[in-house]
Amino acid sequence: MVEAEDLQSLKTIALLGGCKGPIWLSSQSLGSKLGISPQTASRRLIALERQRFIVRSMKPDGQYVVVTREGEQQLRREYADYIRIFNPKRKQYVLTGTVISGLGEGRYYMSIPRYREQFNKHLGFEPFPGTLNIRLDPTSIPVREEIEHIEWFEVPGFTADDRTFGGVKALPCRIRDYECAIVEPSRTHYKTDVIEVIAELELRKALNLNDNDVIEVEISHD
Amino acid sequence: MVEAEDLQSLKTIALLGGCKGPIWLSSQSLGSKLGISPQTASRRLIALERQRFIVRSMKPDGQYVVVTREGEQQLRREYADYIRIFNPKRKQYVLTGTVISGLGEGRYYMSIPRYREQFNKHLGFEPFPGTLNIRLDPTSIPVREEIEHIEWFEVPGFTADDRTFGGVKALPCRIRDYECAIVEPSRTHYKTDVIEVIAELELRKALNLNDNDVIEVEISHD
DNA sequence: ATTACTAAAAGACGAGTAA
DNA sequence: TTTACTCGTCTTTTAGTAA
Repeated sequence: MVEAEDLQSLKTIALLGGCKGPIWLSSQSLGSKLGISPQTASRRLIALERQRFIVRSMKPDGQYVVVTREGEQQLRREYADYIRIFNPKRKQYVLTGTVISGLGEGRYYMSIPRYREQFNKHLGFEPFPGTLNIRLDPTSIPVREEIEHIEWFEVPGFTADDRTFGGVKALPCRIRDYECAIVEPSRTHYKTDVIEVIAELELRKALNLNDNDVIEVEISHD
Repeated sequence: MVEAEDLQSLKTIALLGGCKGPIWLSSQSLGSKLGISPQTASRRLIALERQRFIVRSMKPDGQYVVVTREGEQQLRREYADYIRIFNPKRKQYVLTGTVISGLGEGRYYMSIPRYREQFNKHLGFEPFPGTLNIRLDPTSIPVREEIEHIEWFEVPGFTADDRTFGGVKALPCRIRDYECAIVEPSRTHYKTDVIEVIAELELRKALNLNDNDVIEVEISHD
């Protein structure tokens, strides 16, 4: 959980344009905006930098500050909360695409028992050790980007047998009548038009799917 | 300026549905959501109540909490900030209405030098000691409510000559080619369909306006 | 189970200072 | 002017307790 004061500082930087590019900012200017002393403002900036929410480059007469992707994500989470408060219409997202073959990273994760246990805890079903890969239609790409910012379940990474396993996140969804979840690595969010879906059963068999079949994935989120 | 922690607590309550109606909430449940002790959560609730952002009704096994209009306004301000961050399209609001006569409260404020000085500082012009009153078209009422939540300049109240003068807020705007500002009292926001506009000159003369003339007020806000 | 007080511990704040 | 340290103070937090 990110500190409330840090979020406040981060938001202030973003309002100054810190998400779009580096902005000049002194401790004093930030401090006066926030009603705190330059010392405290300096401490806040250091804290934000430690959490990798901002990157700074010091100059003799101040510093240039830019919000990182991680910082922006944090702000977007907050933004999503406010949207939930004021736009309580239960929003329904639909992704469309075609079934494809191919080993995604998700399949690998699902082969590891520890991840399956964790997903069981969050999703309410122990997933089948494999994923259904779907290549999204171009029209679904913006939708995918949008759902990137709503609330995913997070399965933290861990170390075992001298190997590190990265964090994975999952978003509950539905394909026809089956409860499923979209899974992807937490960290590296390289843009791709492929999603990987898990379910209790092997979806390919349960839904009698073949490559190139058109399919709809529904996500409901309030 | 509202405390960052208080805002965080208020947001959490709102997410639980506290804007829509009373919700059951114990100090412990709020505390665990926020990662703080029940004691601190209790203090936060007391603080929010003192600031009139929530109203509570105590029950033996917890309390019912609801967010007040004032609290919701606070949250909306925050929401507006995030919209500014992520939807940087420079938004243009237009209010339409007709010129009317009549002493508004704004006119009274503009007769007091101290307010004029303060406005000068914020707006960049010393306003004419009078206001142009405009009765908004019904279609502009929702727009007016929307701009209520964006950033106004605040001129704090003060006491002089054994008399208290309330706070006033102002929103820069434009009428034709004149830089102006909408003014209204900070506190009491009774809904009304009349706005009062100040400018450096007497707008009525400068624009050659008469009662019932139709007029447009533009507000640009990014 | 609650709320909310008191008091001790922890942490944050800003003045002063050096670079 | 900056940043960012130390240090004394003050605030906030939590544990303990009563109602």
